Amino acid sequence: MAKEKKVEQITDMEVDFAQWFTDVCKKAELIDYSSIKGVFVYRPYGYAIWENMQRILDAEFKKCGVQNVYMPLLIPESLLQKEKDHVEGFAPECAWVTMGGSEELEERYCIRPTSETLFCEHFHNVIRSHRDLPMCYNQWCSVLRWEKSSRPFLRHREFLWQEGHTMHATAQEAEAFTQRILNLYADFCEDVLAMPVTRGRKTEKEKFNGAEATYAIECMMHDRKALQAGTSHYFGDGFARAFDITYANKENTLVNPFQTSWGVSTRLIGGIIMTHGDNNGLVLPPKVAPVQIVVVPVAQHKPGVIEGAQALCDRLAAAGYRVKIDTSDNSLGWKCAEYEMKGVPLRVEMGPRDMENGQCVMVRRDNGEKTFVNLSELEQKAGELLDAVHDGLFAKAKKNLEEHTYAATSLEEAKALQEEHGGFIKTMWCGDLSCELAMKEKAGMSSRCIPFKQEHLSDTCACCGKPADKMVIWGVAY
RNA sequence: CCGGGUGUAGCCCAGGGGUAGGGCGCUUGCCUUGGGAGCAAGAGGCCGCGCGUUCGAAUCGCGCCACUCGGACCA
Repeated sequence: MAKEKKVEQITDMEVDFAQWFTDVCKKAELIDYSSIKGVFVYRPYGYAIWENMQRILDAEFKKCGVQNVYMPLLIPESLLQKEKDHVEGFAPECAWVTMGGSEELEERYCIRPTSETLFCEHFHNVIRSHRDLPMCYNQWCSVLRWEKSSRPFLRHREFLWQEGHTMHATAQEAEAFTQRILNLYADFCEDVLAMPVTRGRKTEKEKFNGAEATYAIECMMHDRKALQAGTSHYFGDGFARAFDITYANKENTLVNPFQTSWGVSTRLIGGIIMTHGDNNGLVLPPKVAPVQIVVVPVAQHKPGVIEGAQALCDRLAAAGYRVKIDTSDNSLGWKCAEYEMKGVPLRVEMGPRDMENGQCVMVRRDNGEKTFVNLSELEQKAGELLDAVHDGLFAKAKKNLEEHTYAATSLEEAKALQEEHGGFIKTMWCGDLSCELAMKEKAGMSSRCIPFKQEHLSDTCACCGKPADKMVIWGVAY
């Protein structure tokens, strides 16, 4: 079937990818701009995607023994300053509250850019015994970072996220928990969002301020730029020492616990858009789509059609699908284009001919494939096709990732590959910061991660030629 | 934060010191429905905000704000 352009309002991604992205965010009614730069309104359709992510992730966190809490919005400056690396990292983008009513405050309060310090203060107060550990908390909230440039979903000044903070008796347990969460994130991206990820460790330069180790999942967008989709940090006992968090172990000695923190944000929605979207608009992975199936009556003025379509809708809803029916006066073409633009994974058409034949037509959003479905197997086929859409999206994204990951043995080669193809360039690296800076300076790429799945590409660092045993993935990042 | 572009109806845009324009959308009615139909009537505006210049500013000047593209920064 010919794939002609149906929605003129959306710029083709080949013409201008950034404009395409903005068009999709606005036309699919995910987001609206507010009067403050970088601060966005999440519209119902966009927020519903986040709610679905929250529901699924929250259940997974709880399987790991995590409890939800809610911390204050404001951080006193003195509290923020207790961990030196941490404050250095965040101070440049903090927003401050300096007035209470008409009175100047004695101490200014930072609006949380992240809540490590608040959690640490609380952990200091409540952790007493080894019996209190592990203590695994999470909060769903928004944070504020005064970014200089902003884009919907990808970089907000205020954004929604979850931040998990856990305390453990041993370094091994904390380190294992850090990786467990990273894998949870990776599985979520792949199995729920149909976004293939690369798992790895961040370099010293790229790791979280105050962490001993930062692990991340990196995704490749349609324009072959990299998106950091989630991070999980191992803190050792650094914060515990800085905040004097201690507990009495079994030998009745006061010792510091070991800590983790981890988060994903509404940036994942940006990832979905740029991983699965096409020139007709958004394409949503079925497991988080606010509407999984839209029922469209065809020639709905003819007797019985609306009733027939409504019956389909009712059956699908009863089977547990998120389904909606559109009986508005808009033309069939309008409805098809509208739900394509909004990324609804499956469209079910019901018209007079279908009524006669005891069937309906199911159309996949990812590839436009139409299937005639006998009404006796409606629910089953809907499920199969939604699964097929998920698998189709994942396969397409995986292909993009694999086809645009290249190996290089020199900086020049890496630069040439990036300029010609974009994507991920993997090279060996000696571990020196100067080489990382050189790659940024000369090839415009930052290190994305040191993948867990290492390969031996050569014996020497692509930048300086010294012996190297680590493989790094480089890319242009959002 | 630096450089380029843009702000006029919900959206896209024309105009250019003297009564505010078009297309799409919206409302109402008729008609129509297997890929954004058609006809008719209607509603909708401090021309981004502020300060200047002027008899008079949407239009000229200055400042600010926002959006956008590129760069720097990005926990």
